Amino acid sequence: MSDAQHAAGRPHFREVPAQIDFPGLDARILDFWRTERIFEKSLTLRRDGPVFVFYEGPPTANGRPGVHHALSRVFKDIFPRYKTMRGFRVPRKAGWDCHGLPVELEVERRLGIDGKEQIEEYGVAEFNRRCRESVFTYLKDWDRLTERIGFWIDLDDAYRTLTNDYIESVWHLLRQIADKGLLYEGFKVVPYCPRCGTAISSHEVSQGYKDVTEPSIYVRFPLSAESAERLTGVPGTEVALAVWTTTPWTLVSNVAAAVHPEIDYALVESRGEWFVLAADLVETVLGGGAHVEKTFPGRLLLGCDYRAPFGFLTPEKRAHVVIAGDFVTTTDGTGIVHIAPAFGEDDMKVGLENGLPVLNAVDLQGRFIDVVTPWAGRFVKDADPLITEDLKARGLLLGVEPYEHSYPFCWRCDTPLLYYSKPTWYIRTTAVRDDLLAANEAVTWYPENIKHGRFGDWLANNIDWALGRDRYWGTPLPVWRCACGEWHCIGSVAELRELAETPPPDDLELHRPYIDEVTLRCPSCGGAMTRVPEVIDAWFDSGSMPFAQWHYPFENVETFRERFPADFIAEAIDQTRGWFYSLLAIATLIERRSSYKRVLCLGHILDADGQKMSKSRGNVVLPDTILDKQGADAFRWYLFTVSSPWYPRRFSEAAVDEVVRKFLLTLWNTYSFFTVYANIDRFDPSAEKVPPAERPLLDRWLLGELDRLIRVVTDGLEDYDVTNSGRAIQAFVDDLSNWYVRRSRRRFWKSSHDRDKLAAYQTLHECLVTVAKLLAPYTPFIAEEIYRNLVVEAAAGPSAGPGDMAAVDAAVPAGDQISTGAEAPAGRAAAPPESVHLCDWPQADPQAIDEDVLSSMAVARRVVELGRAARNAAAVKNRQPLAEVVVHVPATERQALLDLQDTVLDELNVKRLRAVDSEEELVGFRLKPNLRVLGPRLGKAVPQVAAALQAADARAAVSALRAGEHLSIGLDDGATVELAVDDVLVETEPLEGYRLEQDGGRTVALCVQIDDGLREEGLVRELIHAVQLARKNAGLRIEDTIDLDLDLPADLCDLAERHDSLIRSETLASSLSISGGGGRYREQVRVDGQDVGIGLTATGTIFTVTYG
RNA sequence: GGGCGUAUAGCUCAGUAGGUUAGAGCGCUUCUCUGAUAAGGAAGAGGUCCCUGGUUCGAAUCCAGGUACGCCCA
Repeated sequence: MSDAQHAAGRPHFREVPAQIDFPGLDARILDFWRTERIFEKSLTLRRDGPVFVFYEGPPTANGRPGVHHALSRVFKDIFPRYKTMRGFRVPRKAGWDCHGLPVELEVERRLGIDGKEQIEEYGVAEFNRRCRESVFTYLKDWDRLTERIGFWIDLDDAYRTLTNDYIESVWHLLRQIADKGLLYEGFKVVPYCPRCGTAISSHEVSQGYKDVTEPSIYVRFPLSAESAERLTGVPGTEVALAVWTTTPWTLVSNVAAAVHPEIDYALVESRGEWFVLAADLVETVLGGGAHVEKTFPGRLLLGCDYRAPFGFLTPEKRAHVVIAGDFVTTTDGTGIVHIAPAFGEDDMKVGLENGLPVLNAVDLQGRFIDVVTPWAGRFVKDADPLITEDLKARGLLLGVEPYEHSYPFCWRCDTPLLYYSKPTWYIRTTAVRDDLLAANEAVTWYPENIKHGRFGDWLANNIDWALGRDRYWGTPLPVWRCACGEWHCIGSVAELRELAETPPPDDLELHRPYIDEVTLRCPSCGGAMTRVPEVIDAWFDSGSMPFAQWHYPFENVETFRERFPADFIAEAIDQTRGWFYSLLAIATLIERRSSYKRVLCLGHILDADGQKMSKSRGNVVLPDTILDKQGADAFRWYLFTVSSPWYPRRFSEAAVDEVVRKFLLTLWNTYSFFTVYANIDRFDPSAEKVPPAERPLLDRWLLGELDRLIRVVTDGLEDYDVTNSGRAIQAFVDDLSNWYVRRSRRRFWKSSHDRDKLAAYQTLHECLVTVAKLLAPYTPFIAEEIYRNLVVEAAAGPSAGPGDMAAVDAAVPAGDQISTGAEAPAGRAAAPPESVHLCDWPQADPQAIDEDVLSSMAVARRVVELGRAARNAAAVKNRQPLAEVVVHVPATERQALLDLQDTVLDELNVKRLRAVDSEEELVGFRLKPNLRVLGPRLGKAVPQVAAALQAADARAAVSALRAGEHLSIGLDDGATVELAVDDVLVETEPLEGYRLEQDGGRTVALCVQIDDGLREEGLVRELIHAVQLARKNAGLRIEDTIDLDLDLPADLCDLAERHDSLIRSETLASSLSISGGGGRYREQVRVDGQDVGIGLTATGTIFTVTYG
């Protein structure tokens, strides 16, 4: 280093500080990507490559993006980036989900209106106009997050589910479904929000369940005299069915009572009254005093009739009878279930089966109709207490009991939902259930268990898709109906124009209310057809995106064909029955196969306490908090590596901090180290390569590890595993920094410029560049920084005259990798790709992996670890050299140990390594049974054997066993057990005079005796260390030279003189005096308990040529 | 209420044909190293492997039942 002649030339690298501001780095890289249009170039570069299809599941931009959105966006990003580097063309079209109830509710909130009546009053046209605006309220936030997190997707060409083109494609899909006879209007009981005035889809209902405690009531249904007599055999006895319900308001619409035909029921007398109820529930309902007269199976009750609890509605058919219902249980209630077909799915089913009438006393706003005079116009839930009072007054109330259950509320407006019989449009997905299951078979799920678990079960139990929504802001259901009963599903705008009675305007807006004004001529009766009022479930919109994003089939037929199905999609787990289902269902209905081949299901993000993040809890972490502080790479790396993507993650800033310190800073510092030293030495990356085979073992080890890493990461990403592959990169970087660089420091620092030093620079450079490429999909920012500085800028910079290391400057092939991308056959003439994201993915070269070297290093590192433990246990400072370390390793590792003994000696600061054949030279023994072997063989006799082994003469037994002899052990039952060497585990104890550590068949004994010579060496090192600290404190640069003046106690003076040259070369001191008092910078320290004065004056640097 | 998933150190997570002393990182304590590092090294404290029962010579691991949390469905 002090050789000034070697300092010629210019540095090749931009020197990077050890301190790094990651958000600042992000900004610079984003700017570079933007101005150089790197994303676009990554697409054009691969224009001839095979296509890898990614679908963006469209978010709604009417809310701010949160951490969970950042999560899915980085997982959506990493695989397309990886595939691009593998040579694929990966078009990435963004998308926005624009319709749906949440949008309407937000607008209602802003307008301060509430409910459908007020919307109509306000005007549907204006209301929908506001919805259209509202959808993109936070578009800028979304765009910003998307860019900031490094998610490369084409936002300028995003599909939007609200455009006429998109709607027309959706119509076309519905028309095909209708043509197959799978679109129908059905009458089913659906969860219904009386405030929003719409049926709620099952996806939506599930978001609103809450545990509530409500009064449940027990009611008397008095049997008719004939029925009572049939049961009791005694005329004139009054008997009542005991009926239980949690929804008293439905009693007004009661038509029947259901019993389970096989369950036992009891005729009971309690306090002078007679009841019928399930035998098992008598005591629960009536208490201990009840007298059971007799029991009988429920089927004997069938056909009994009773007096209706209310008479406001008159059934047009026979009603108020006991019917059979398989769904009846005795879990709670009375075992007799009140049936109101208008308000329950089971109720409707048994009602139809038994030919019962449907009574409905409730209007669409959830209020009692006029004939229910006492409570007309009142919201049914609010009427419950009044109804209870009324029943009580009429002697029909048996009891009231609070009941805790989960009840659905409207997920946005929080109104309790009613189950309500309503006509709605359905897609008969049950007709294609087998196709759905078959399509799912072809999908690869991550994690796998979703496929036949949650998702597969859902498909197997598929129910028809309730498509209609009685709302305003959505894709209008393209069904027109005539008074004559004829209906028709329109499949295109052209068809609409063709069938319209009066031609609609050219710029017809396909949303309500404009579309509603279009009337068609009925093909069957010639009358006017008007559109049904419903809009469709927004899930149908988003599930249509494979088709509708291209306005298929009206345009882009080829593009659609090329980009269907998707190779990969990723969303959070809650989409299993949302987007994952709607995509699959629509594609199956239309194409009979899935629209995605692979799907990654992400887990949710929870707060630091494992609680769901929600506004109401106030525990939401905004992505900006992390991005502004720790940067995008830290955020991404955390999400990728903390745990499997499908597990829920507890998220906190502190957790991200750990990632920064542990990984990013380690990488950064290694990179920074490289630039500093490579520039000092004017390392030229284009210099002729030292062939790997000729590099030192340490280099070959690292290159082998690098190749192994390439293999692991590639295999991992091919299997959509970012977690383990990411962790492998982290482990490599840790090795790179804390073993390779640390072990190589001397090589970088030494003054001579030989092939060893060149090899070290080349090895480190190659590894950093390759790691940058491997990291590019994970942490695209830091990867870009490292790559650009070490490759692009280094190549572009003035590659000054013959650098000392550039012995040969002819073009040298950089490698034999076949390039599918921008990397021209290397050589000085061909410029490298300007961005790491335009590079080809590194190829593993299995030839480069020398397993022997890798395992040798593993042995050496293990021995070093044991030696360090021994040294620490002995409390001998590392700076104090020791004479000897004695090592025993298995014979197979012996050569490895000897090959790397210099490394071991240097790490442990020991003079001599002695390898011994047998650990017996170092230890005493203890014996234990090898349970893995003896357990199956001896069973219960194992404890006896263990005891016998403990009592045996261990040393003798070990030599006998190792000589191949057997050990005989007598058992209590007189049998004898023969033990061979593999049947016994041998533990060891330390020997005197040495500090001993051992593990897994390896033993390291460190001699801790220190003679005068060793002591003196230790003192010199202490002294040098003190001077180095002083240099640092004085603010000198590594390459600065000094005059050194020491003020030493007498015994250290001799020492300093004897080791003058060592001290000077280590501290870059041109001169060393022991006068004391000299030096521009002065410091007092203590060495070995004595006062030492250090004075130093900077004299220059090891360079003679300065550069700017 | 049903289905799926999760439960291991204070925290974040590993842990497979069931095996002896259950690991790593972070945090904590002590010591140590260092002219790249916000680092590194060693030791220590810290565990009811959610609970109960079962299978087994032996269970974090397999089985059954429960509990808690999350998601999905009701």
